[in-house]
Amino acid sequence: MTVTLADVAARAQVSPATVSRVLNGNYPVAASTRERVLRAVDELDYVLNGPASALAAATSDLVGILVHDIADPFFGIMASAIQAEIGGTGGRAGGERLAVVCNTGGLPERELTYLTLLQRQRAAAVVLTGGAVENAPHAAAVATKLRKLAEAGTRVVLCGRPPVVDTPAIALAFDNRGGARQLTEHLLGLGHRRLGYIAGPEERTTTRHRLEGHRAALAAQGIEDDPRRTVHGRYDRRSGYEATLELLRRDPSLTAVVAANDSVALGACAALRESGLRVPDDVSVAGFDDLPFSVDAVPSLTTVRLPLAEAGARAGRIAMGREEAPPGGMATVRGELMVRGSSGVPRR
Amino acid sequence: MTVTLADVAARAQVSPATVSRVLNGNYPVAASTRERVLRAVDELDYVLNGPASALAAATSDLVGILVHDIADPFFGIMASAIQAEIGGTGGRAGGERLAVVCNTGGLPERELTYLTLLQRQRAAAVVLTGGAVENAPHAAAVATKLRKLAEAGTRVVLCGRPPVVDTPAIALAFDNRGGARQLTEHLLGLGHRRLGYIAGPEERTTTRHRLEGHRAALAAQGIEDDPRRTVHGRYDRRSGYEATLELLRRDPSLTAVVAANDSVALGACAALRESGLRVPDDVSVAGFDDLPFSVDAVPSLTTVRLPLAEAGARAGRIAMGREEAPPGGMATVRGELMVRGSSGVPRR
DNA sequence: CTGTTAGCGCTTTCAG
DNA sequence: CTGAAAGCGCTAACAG
Repeated sequence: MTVTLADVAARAQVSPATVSRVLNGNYPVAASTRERVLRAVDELDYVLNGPASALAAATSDLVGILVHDIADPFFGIMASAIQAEIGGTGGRAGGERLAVVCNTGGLPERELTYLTLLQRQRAAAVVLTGGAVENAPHAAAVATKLRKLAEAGTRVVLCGRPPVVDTPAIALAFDNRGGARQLTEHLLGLGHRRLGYIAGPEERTTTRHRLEGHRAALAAQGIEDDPRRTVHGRYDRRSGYEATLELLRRDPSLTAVVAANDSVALGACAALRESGLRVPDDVSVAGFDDLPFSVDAVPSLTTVRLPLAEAGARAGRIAMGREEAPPGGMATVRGELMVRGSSGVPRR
Repeated sequence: MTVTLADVAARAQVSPATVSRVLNGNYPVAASTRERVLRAVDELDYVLNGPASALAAATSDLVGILVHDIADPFFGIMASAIQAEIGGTGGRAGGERLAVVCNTGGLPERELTYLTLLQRQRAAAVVLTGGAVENAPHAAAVATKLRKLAEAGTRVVLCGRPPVVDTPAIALAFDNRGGARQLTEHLLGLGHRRLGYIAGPEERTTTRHRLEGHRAALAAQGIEDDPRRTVHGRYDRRSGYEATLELLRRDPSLTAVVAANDSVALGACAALRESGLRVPDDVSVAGFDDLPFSVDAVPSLTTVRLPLAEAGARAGRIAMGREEAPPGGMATVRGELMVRGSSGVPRR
């Protein structure tokens, strides 16, 4: 019924082994033979059987990409960049490798489940994007899983995620702490002294690092860290909206709001506007990530640009073994402060 | 070296077949036996070999999702919804199915390549999202490919894409024409008579349908369709920015700009603003899709909301055979006009 | 409810 | 440079 490699071999009058060799192009084959085989493939409209091939070769053309939420451009941009690099030449059987995108929702169990599923598929590589959940048992479970994947020959790369100790995983970590610190320093430099901070979910490395950077900047100025000026939420607009209302309730004299990311910052802007406050005249707002829409906000958002596409591309190349891993198995990717319209000197 | 199903069988003192049965849960097995097997799986830390399983069963747990650009929330939202539906219960070997997201960049060749790759993987289903390229040879090639996939047992679903004739593909098409017409009617109702239109790339169904809807509304009002009022571009912000400048150059007296989608509309707003024109006081702007950021723009965008997540979820369910296909193998998904701040009565 | 028996379609030594 | 042969690890009849 379905055409197999043996059919192609018969038609081209060669052995199955030879067909396999021309298809994989990883072995010398006479040009004339190759041509004959290729013609047979064409005439028969043959399509290689991926699972069979993966079984025999003990590795597949699949690359797993774990993201918290693919609908969020933060992850979409990285996924897109990774995907662009893993395709193309190289790889077995005709080049292209397929990206398996897994939405974990940031949930530990789902992360582990997907990792197991990818292990089951004998994925050629796995790239984990975004911050990690900070929870000892889970972190240990992930580390164990990554180790097993690596043992089975799967390359493991972390993109925008801190290194995992005792693991062969290559890490490209974002300098969230440094970026956040710079951002808050910018606001302090403008003269702000009463700043609210909308943090991401607790128990997440990204959340913690950004918050630490913010506090470090405050501390350097000798500003006391009032816990009432920090609110935790999710990494979305809605959360920013609600958190801002709460911060305003706690202290109506705030002159700046620093958000966990750009989406949150947009929510903050909306809440301020609806509270009758102007941005930045009454209250300055700052985001993080510099997603594409941030420059279009009115006023445009002051934020920290993270080179998501570049980092993703690099992660993809490393995952494919097309770029050397950084020394020590880890590299820090810095952000860049983007000063724009949403931040200004405090009123009075 | 690696643990196989046979090892588990030996340890649990049952046959390999029995182990397979408890793992797939698709066959009656005595509770005590199942427990013994599960314990062995656990003790041995066994992970099923996906390729081997797919080879033997002649079907895999992979579901392909073709998108133009995963970094674009329009596709990210659909992909996310599809993915949420294909996971979970059902499926062979423990439930979860994996989403293989393929970025086609809207390029015909890549679309075909990915379809072949998915065919190679014996994907359980394939969902094609977004508009199709209108090009006879390519359309025919895609139709042929879809037919072959279906013959091989792969379920094919189109989400936000018009039906493909002579194909078993189930289609969930967006009513782009109707939505665009409503949108332009809204503007005409406000009194606008000189409207510019920024269309998407040529040779795309989405582009054509939206443009047709726009023109139908114009025609119904007896407004002549001046070709100089239409500019083609890409579906991104940059394109909207440039196209708006061009439209303004051609006719500085425009009172409204209708954009191919929200991103383009945002670019249009930026161009107008920089040209010293206020939105909507001087020029009204309208988008399409109602992506999450659109409500946050200032002014918020008048647009047509497409139920992307709902459509994606439905497509995912149909792809999994968990929801009946619509009668005739196709359904039209309507958009909803969202009148917001970016549209108003024309000046004077 | 469980075991036996064939493969699924390909890759890869090992010879030649 | 090419062929022969031995599996890769699992599933699915078919018996029992």
